[in-house]
Amino acid sequence: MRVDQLHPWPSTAAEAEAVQDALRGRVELTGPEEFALVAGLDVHYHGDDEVTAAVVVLDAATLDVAEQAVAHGRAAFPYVPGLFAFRELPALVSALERLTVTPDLLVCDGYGLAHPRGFGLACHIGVLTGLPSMGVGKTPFVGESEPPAPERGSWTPITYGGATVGRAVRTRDGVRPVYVSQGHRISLDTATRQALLLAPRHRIPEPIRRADHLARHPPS
DNA sequence: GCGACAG
DNA sequence: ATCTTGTCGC
Repeated sequence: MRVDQLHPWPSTAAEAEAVQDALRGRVELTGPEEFALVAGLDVHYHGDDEVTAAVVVLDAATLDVAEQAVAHGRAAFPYVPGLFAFRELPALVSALERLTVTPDLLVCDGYGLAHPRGFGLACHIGVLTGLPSMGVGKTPFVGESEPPAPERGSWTPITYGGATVGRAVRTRDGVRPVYVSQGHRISLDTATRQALLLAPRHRIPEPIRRADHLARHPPS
């Protein structure tokens, strides 16, 4: 698939925050409810600043792999909480550009709306591609949430500044929840439903698990 | 002031 | 993210 021009790349934290503030208004919080091709994205770090980005596209109906791609590069920004997306975005976009199919949903490792400025990685990549996107985080980062009931499928809201920005979702009985938030062109109900549909067996949704594996063990 | 802080 | 063994459970 093709991804349009990123934007002037920030060299300081202030510039990066300005990019987030400029793009935040483009996020749409409603969209399709079902997706035929779902892509998981993840990045693996080696050495100092070397990264391998992986994208794995699954057939949503069977969870079989439809296509996958990797791209090697360098972390494009220092790690600063809240500016995490700037580290991984260029490598992820390179990997997406190597796909011959266009996914219907991007599932990111990290947050979307649940972010100090309401514009985490999932929102950012959704706006750049124009595709529906959502974030699945493994640890609570922003906002407050009560633990959901222990049964798979239960969830509680994540609130930040009085607003609901995501949900803590239990994808496995008795296992700590994942933290789901909207990226772009998706409702919170749909994102929650997708997180559960895509994680029938493990805590982490299958597209992200596959992408994590591919980034750690790229071919040749 | 210090630690914590998506990955 | 990464540095790191064994162990319990499905």
